[in-house]
Amino acid sequence: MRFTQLLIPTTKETPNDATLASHIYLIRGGFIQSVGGSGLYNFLPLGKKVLDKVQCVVKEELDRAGCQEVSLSFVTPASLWQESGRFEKYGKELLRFKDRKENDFILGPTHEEMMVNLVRQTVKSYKQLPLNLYQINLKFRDEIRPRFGLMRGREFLMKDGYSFHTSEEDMKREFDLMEETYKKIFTRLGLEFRVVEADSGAIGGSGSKEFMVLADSGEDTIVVCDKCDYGANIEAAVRQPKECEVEAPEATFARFHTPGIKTIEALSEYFKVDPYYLVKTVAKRALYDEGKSRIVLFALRGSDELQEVKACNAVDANDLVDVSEEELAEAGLVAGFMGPTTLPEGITVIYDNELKNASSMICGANEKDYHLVGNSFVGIEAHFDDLVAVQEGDRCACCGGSLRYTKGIEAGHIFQLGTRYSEPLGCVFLDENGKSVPMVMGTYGIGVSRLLAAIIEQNHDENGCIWTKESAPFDLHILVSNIKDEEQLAWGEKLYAAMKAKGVDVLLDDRKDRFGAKMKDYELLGIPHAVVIGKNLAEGKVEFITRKEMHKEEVSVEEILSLLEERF
RNA sequence: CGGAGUGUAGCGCAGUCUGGUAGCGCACCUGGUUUGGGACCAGGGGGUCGAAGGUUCGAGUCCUUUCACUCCGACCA
Repeated sequence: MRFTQLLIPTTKETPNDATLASHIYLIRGGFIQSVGGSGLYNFLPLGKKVLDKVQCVVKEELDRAGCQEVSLSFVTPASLWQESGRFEKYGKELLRFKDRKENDFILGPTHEEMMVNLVRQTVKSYKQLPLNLYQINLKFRDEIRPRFGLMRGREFLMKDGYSFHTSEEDMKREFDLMEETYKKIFTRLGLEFRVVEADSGAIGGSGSKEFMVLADSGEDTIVVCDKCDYGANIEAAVRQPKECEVEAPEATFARFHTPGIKTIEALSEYFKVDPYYLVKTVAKRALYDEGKSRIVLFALRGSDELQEVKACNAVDANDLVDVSEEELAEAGLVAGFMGPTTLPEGITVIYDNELKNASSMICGANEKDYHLVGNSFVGIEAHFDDLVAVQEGDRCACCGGSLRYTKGIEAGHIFQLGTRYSEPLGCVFLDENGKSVPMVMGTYGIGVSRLLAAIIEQNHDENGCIWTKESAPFDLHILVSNIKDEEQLAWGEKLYAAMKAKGVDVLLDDRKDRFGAKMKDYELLGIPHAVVIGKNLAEGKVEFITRKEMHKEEVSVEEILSLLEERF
């Protein structure tokens, strides 16, 4: 393509709401255009080309792994979501609306229901299984706070795949195959990534893994081990039980006056004990279907932090929200002096697993200005669960190595679903014995538009994008320095025609602008290689540039064609 | 949902306190000069000043209402 014929509205100025490199360069390079600044974006020709390239890699690898592509309706009747129970449960991110006949509809944020519906209508026998169907289609999630450009938009392009099996084992086989397939996809796209254990979230189901593109700007915190290849999202990370070098304080059970001592820090100071021997009691309101809710207390060691997603799972709630002091008072609780023993009527408490063998613990007395010392939880009958957020320096549960945090962008997520959807939605098949059995499912997602942002987050410099080989909008960028110099132009045209004839996707910058402007745009657009035809043509030389290192190589005009032929 | 802020040309902003002809930079169009690191000169086009209502002879500016967007937070009792 010729630059003069392409719509590439590059700008010098940075949009004022953009802070992330990917956001800035995708806008400045004219890849995408913000729509009303509300997490919606138009893809301009260059952005669309990149999107297609990424999509193509995804499609090729999936097809190679035996998946079949379909395309599901974006607008979904609410009745399907009511059947699965998610119409209520999904929360405000689900955009609900009515058509002219007052029927309820939603814009699909994910398509389990729709795909299950498709399969239950067409698959009846074990002979038709297994099946892995996918689509690359729009999704809409009405995010609380869309930001960071394509990283967290409300409308986005996603590849979502669903597999259907006759047994758990077969589903696990497919799950492993998808893990391998995803690794191939991310590797081909030139990304540095890590596969980590994850929480299953609103999708439900058991085992799940996330594909994290490593980047400091990532929104997810992932826990990795220094020694082994353990990696997990902070929401799902586990560790060896923590130990404390300091001896437990000797104490028999007693009630202590602790006026105004409200925080773990103050308490630790007051009793001169390590926070390890204090009980942190966190109150949350757990929200359930049909507007039901209840106050729940979570008890953990004072040296630990509550991991909210784990806590939410422990009480099987849709969400956890904070509780105001007034609400606490109504429930008979006092902020700053709460504890898991001596509870008022109707309050449930969940203990962290690491309190199972704890004794000599200090906790709130549920009475203003009083704490209890010498508490023991050994052998008590109670609801124990994993509630703690793994911290840096904790011990790896697999090998004992030291755990540390790193940041990642969630680019892919695969789930073992089981019969979470097939059962309520009646997605069944007849087995060899003619018995009706629910299909076992897996589901697999890749954030395709987010991948564009992830690629740039990992591959950019202070001047712009650096696309990887398989994601680049063009293979080669030919820059004619001075279009009015007939010889330069003639060589540019000649190279352009020759490369096009070879099937290389090449961009010819034939604009009337000066050299500097064109060079800046080249760096901004970030096509992997460029040929500059300029001043040195008088000595029979042109320049071959590699974008990544901005490495410039002088080549004689006679040799440039053969050099390019080698490269492409 | 809580806090803060912003809505004026495609983008970035000034003008609002103290009411009186709608401005600047970038981008765009025309002509000319320039061509190795985002050029220069001259001319030009483009605005229901977020929306609705009110005060006034007169509102971008003052008052009321409303909508949208951005940023920070939504976590340890």
